[in-house]
Amino acid sequence: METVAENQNVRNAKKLEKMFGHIDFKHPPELCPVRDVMSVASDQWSILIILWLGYFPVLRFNKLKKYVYGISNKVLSQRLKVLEADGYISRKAYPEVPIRVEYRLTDFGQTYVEKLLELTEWMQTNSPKVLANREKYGLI
Amino acid sequence: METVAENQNVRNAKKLEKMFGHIDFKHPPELCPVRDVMSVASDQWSILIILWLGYFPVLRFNKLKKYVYGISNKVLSQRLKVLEADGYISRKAYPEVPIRVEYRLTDFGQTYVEKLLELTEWMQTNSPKVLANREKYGLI
DNA sequence: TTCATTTGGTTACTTTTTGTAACTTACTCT
DNA sequence: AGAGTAAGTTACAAAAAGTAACCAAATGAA
Repeated sequence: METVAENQNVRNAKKLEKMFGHIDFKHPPELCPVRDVMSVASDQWSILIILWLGYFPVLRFNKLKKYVYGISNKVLSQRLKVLEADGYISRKAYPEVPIRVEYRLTDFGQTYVEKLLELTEWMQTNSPKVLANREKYGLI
Repeated sequence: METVAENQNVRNAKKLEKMFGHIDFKHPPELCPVRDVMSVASDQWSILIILWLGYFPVLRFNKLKKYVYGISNKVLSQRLKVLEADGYISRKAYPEVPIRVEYRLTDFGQTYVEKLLELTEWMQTNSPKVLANREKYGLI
């Protein structure tokens, strides 16, 4: 791959290499764990599920469905499975009738929700700019 | 909506309210700018496009396509449009033949790429854990 | 002159992913 | 006997994404 130094001035290139050089989003997905892992963790439904489980330490399926407004049973169930497989959340089923299932963040999930919260705060702060821009763009 | 204090012990609830209370991911999408804006900005292709434009300050369509490995013309073109509409990137076309088009981050996009870089570093650090977990889960 | 090449897309068509809504299981309560 | 309940699953429809061919308009080569 061509380096940034070939396209930009050298001073800037050094800074960019320091910021980006060690991060591995630069490979095809099958060779790139970052892309692979991120595509699950930054999915829009995954984000909401994890945020809600950060807010309410324990949630059952139907509560999650209520809070993650708009999600379908099917997708919620799918996402919960992959989030569990990836280690963000845990699932505990109690063999009562009707069955009771509790979802919560793992310790690992807790570290992720902190990152997500930062991202979400950024979105909260900046969404007015984005909406204003979108509006303006629509008129052009 | 029910508050966290009704479900959890009060000490923890205060902390959670402080962290989450002011953030607005709790509404249906049509009422929730955060969900709306985030669904564009945290899309897997959007993330890669923005990261690459953080790394190479100027990129043309076909370079982007090469670097954002696996993206199709169609989706690249769509994403560039919405990212431009939302104010993250700018598009400048030079009426040469064949046409030359330059994409770069806006100042606003620059502030976002910094957030994304943090997220990406987290993914880089933690992807081994996720992959290991996934492996283990597969056996169960 | 005719033909291939170039960039930044678009278009038509196929495949995959999502959304919708009805259904299931197994036990309890009326 | 029939209704209700929690946590899903299933079949079918709709939307999104992937694929690959195509386009314009000029340049350079044959």
